[in-house]
Amino acid sequence: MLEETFLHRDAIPLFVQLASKMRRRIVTGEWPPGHQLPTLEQIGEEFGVSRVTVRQAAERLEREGLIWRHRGKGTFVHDHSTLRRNFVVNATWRSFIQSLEGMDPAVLWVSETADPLVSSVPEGHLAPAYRSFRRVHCREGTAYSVTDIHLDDRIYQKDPERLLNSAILPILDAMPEVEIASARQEFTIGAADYPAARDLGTLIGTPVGEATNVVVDRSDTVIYLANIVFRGDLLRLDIQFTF
Amino acid sequence: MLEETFLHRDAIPLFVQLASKMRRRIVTGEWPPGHQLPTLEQIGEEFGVSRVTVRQAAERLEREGLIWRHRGKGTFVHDHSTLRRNFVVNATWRSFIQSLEGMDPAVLWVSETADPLVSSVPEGHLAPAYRSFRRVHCREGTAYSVTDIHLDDRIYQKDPERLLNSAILPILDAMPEVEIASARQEFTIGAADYPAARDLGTLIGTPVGEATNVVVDRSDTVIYLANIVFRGDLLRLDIQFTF
DNA sequence: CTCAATTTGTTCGTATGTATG
DNA sequence: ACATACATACGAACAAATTGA
Repeated sequence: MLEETFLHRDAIPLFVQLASKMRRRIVTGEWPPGHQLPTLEQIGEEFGVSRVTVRQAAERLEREGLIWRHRGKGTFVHDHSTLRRNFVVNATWRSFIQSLEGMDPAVLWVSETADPLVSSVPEGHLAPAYRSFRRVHCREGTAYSVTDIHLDDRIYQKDPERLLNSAILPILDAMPEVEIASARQEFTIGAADYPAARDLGTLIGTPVGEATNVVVDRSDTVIYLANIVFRGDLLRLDIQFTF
Repeated sequence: MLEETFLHRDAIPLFVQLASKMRRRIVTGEWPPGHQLPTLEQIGEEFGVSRVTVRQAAERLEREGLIWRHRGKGTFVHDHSTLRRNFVVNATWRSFIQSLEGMDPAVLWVSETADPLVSSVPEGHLAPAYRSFRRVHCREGTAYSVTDIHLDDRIYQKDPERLLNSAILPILDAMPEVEIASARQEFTIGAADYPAARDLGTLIGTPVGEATNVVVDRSDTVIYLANIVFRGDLLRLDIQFTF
């Protein structure tokens, strides 16, 4: 469950899938601008593909203008950071909580240990320990998103049963001892890898939305961190402009 | 420019590209639930591929649960597409206008005639004629979105030069005689087809955001309608929750 | 009921593309 | 760069299910 194969032969060529994984590392900043990528051999070993396949993926990313390669030097992330476009929009916490009401989460796995699987967060500081689990959210029987959740273990212990099997944010919202200071959702666009496609009942390479959800309490602690993958074909974002 | 080939052999199998086109027609409601699709031959002729290739695309969409097929009867859109999830968020018109300031649009083509290329809109009624054009929006030399714009021709005639070569909405916003009643942007997720990939300098099948932008004036006329394709790797949506 | 037309499913041969060692 | 195995795409022919005359 933790060491999964993310690539799988199904219609989408392996090197295209690999390019998606590498693209995601670049756009999320895991491989920041100017960063030197691991060697082709190392990348190939990590994803279980041959060196030629990695080379094809790199060629693709170079054609997209995300990286540049040079014989004998290596492969580097292009300095594209200035041109990324950030849209900022607002939603009321209340309406967001309400939209989660109809949810029907199914737990796929729970980390046995309460180790903090989270490494870094852009804002706030980490809780001493997190409880981590992956769930699929359904609506009328159809999987619609898969979520990797990291919940402050002190909060998890308050009501493990309910927190594991219901939408979490409405529960947090209702807990009098939890005081939410800020919450945001960062949304990017991607393609389904093998585990996501499997859990969502869709196919590799189909469009997905990828969101990171961060909730910070009044003591500046990250109490909830979630990485969500949405089925692109079941999602519509309606931005209403106010005057 | 109007009869373009949307599929092109480049890494992503043709039947996967075709499935994307068909998926989009289903999720946008162009092919509504229960609707019978054209025959495999007709679809193949429209997109310039063989019947076997269309069949493979249909097989893919059936595996995704979007359609069902039956010998001798035909292919139909599955009914359960009603469970699409709509997120509604807000953004101020002012901040949206401001975010368009740094834009540097380049015109790719303009429709010679002022025919209304728009067929249907969900709200408001159509203007007597539209001026249509396709533009690429750049930032520091890199294409980041391509837009098909349909602008009320009466407005276009007021200042053709400027409206063709600058961001339109700030101009509309500043026109005293134009009174905007409502504006919204509908955002979905997809994969780049051949024309989009070509104009955006990316590759077929890379993730893109697809938006429809509708502006209605006080007389309930759709004065501006735009279909936008964003490069997924250059786009981030930041949803801030307010309490 | 039979027949023909329609529509999808299956198979074959060939050429090209993908993935590995 | 090469050899091998498998997938993609095409055209064409044929099989099977459905509909309506």
